[in-house]
Amino acid sequence: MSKWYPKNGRVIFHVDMNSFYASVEMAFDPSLKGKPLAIAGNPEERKGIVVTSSYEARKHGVKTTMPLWEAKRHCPDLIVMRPNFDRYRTASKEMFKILADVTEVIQPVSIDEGYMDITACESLGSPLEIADRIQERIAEELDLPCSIGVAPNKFLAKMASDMKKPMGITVLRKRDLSEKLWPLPIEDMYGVGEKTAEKLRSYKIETIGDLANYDVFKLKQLLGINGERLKNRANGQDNRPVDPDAVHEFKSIGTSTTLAQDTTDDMEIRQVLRRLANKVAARMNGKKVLGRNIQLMIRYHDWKNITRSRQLNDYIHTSDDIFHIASRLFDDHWNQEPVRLLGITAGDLAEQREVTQQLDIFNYEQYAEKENLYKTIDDLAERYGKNPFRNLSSTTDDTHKVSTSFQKDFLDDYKK
DNA sequence: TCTGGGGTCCTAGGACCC
DNA sequence: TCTGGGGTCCTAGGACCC
Repeated sequence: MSKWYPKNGRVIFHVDMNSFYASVEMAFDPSLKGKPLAIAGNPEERKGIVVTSSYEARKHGVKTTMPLWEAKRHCPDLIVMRPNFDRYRTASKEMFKILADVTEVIQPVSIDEGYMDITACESLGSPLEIADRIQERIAEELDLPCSIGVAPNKFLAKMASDMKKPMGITVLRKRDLSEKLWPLPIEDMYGVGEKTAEKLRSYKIETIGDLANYDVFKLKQLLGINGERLKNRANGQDNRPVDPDAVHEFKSIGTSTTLAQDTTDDMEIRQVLRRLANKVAARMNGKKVLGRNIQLMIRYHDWKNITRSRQLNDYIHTSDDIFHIASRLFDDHWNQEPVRLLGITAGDLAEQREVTQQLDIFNYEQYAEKENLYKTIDDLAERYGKNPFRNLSSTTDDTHKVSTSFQKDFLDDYKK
């Protein structure tokens, strides 16, 4: 077995579960094995699209996001199941536990895939031996198939895991690029979707190799900063680290729902918004975060989407607050046309305990008075050499917020 | 019988400040 | 009189991924 631990390079895995939801259902009920299976929503509620399908179904032309009626036309024997998300989450946790036996440097990117940095795992064997063991354990202990890409960075590992499915292990080194990566059509590249592929083709860029060798200035003109990045990736350059913390750093929490029928009924819309607000609030509380931005999304009958958002002075988290702001946004921006989908997303998130500390500072002046500390903003400015409140907005009760950068120093002092 | 739901990142314009 | 240039924040939309 070939040893491959470059002196000054990394060894990155991308582990990708194969048709995950369908495979979990097959592990749960082995009588489904070898049959064409699709996981899909309820067609009665206009949610009947294929989320995942087994390889047997794919052979008949069933594809992800295909409407169910079309999938059944391709594959009349198709077995259709509703998603059991709890089941998938459980399986996912077990899978990541197996990865965690190899290294702590794991970055989950979704329920069914993740990156690992095994550069420091030399004592555990060669990369191929490690990949083999992971794949074997996931297959034996969870009865689930996966593919693993082995490469010097995340982009190449991701492309590699896609090359052999199901149950593949693919090594993609820098020296393999011209043979293994460059011949692929441009739309197969991670980060190139329909629109970008269209633009690139208009420049006669048909393969990843064409992109790798194209003039960088022209690419930047065409695609902005992304043009340069894509070219670098096509040349096998990607220095993004595997970041185990990324998964905890949520930027937004949102939920949306397609209505069973388009509607203009105010009562119904209000009820839906209430439900969405409840769900967002529950998930925020579960993650112990507050939000300072609320965004409403409306999809109209003709699939035209609008988003309207409001940035707030204070962090919120209750269902009532979220509902009122979303409701207000709806009133201000709805064009009276039939609505197909509604969504609410909370953004500009912060952890509860950090904001609680910030709230303490609201009372700073009272506190300072009692303890006979620096009593005014000017006193603070003198002490810190600048006005610490310069970025602050005043709130309704005329107290003040302290900017985040300043917060830590100040709190340390405050606690003394 | 059209076309889900969860996210991230980027762009671009306008307001506002210095 | 008639005008710059940088920086940040906010808002809206779009591309992309699973």
